[in-house]
Amino acid sequence: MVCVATRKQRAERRADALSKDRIVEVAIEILDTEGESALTFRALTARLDTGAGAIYWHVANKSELLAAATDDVLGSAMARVRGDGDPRRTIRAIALGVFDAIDAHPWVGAQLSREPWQPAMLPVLEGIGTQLAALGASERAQFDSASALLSYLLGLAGQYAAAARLPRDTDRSAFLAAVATQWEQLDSARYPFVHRFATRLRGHDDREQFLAGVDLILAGIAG
Amino acid sequence: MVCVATRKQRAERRADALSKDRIVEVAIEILDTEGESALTFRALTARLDTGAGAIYWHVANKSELLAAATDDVLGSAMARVRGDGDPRRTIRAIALGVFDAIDAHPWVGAQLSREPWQPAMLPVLEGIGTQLAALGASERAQFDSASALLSYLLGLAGQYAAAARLPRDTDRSAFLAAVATQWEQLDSARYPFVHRFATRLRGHDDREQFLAGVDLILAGIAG
DNA sequence: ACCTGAACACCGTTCAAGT
DNA sequence: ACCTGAACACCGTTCAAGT
Repeated sequence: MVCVATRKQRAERRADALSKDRIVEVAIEILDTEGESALTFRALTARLDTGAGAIYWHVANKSELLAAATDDVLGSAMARVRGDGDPRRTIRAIALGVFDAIDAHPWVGAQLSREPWQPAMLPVLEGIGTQLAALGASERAQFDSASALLSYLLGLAGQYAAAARLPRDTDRSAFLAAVATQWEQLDSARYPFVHRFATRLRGHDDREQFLAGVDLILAGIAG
Repeated sequence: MVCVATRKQRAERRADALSKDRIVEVAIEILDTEGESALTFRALTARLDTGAGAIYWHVANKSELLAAATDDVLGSAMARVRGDGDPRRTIRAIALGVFDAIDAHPWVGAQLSREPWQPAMLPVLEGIGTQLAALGASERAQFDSASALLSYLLGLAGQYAAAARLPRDTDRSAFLAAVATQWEQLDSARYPFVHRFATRLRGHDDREQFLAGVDLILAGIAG
């Protein structure tokens, strides 16, 4: 404890200026280390050593803060994606970029599935669409395929976010194993497929599984 | 006002018994008429003329309540689906059943995207899987395709839920039009595809668009 | 066994007041 | 212009106490 004097009057103004970037940065830190539910304005003010009003001066509300954080993470993930001239491979690379970002930051998945039409998705959509056009797909097919791929990505996003909302010691594969166990106890006469699905769920590789879905959609595209 | 006498002592026990079914029923009413955000325990207690504890006697928590409500709506939607012997057509019918349920009750979309692995999804998964098997797809292809279709459905669910969370006077098509307008104002050199996408977004038919995505995935299935 | 309703432990957000 | 921090208007959930 450095400041000794009894502080009866209000604290003086902070020296290092606050900024939206700084706030977003700390928000990402909290989200990554302690999870979605730990990001509260109280946690932020404590970490930033300030008051709630100071944060609201830089950021309109929590939704904007989460959107900015998501834009940050997803934006830099998209910036890392390199096309290699092959449209299908590039689409896979974009999809994997989103996948890996969500895998590393499950709260991004929550935010995307809560607010799908946010700025962070623009580079993703643009990237996918450009490749679909390069593939020679018709305007209509470009629209349909881009929509389908987007929905697929968002669906996956939600699943990751859901797994991340569980108690912190259970990771995703442990969670899936628990789901599998539960499903295996269902009446197998009524749910034969779910039974088989559960068994496969146990051993599956998330990333591989995800790519298989992307390929399935890509395979359906004429052209 | 019927009861005139000054009520100083606590109200006597209610005559008509409470039950989980009754609670779920009222919850669905609130969700349908006033939206997701209107479902609070305070609203429920007011509508059921009881205390919070009474609800907790029948239902573990809000998450269970929402799961039960979702199970109800989706369950009866699935019960209405009739197969006609053609696997692909039946899968489309199942998917449309989910779509229509979400369209009519957007909060179902929110719940599904928040908790994808809930009981309500079992009949959906089982139905899809059964048809994929009938289609002669390999075990692996059944697993991949069912997963992809599920993720696609969940992605769509999230999008509907997001649109429903907006101020109540804006319906989904008005919302999409607003998104389109916003995207059309983007730098068209940087986002050429998003521009074209926005234009199509305006005139598109949700249901048709949804089916196009299902067909795209189905088309990719070998067999 | 079932219900009552006050109380608890949180939230996001606002705002008068300070520098 | 930027920040402080108490206060407001909510939540879901708990629990001692009633019938």
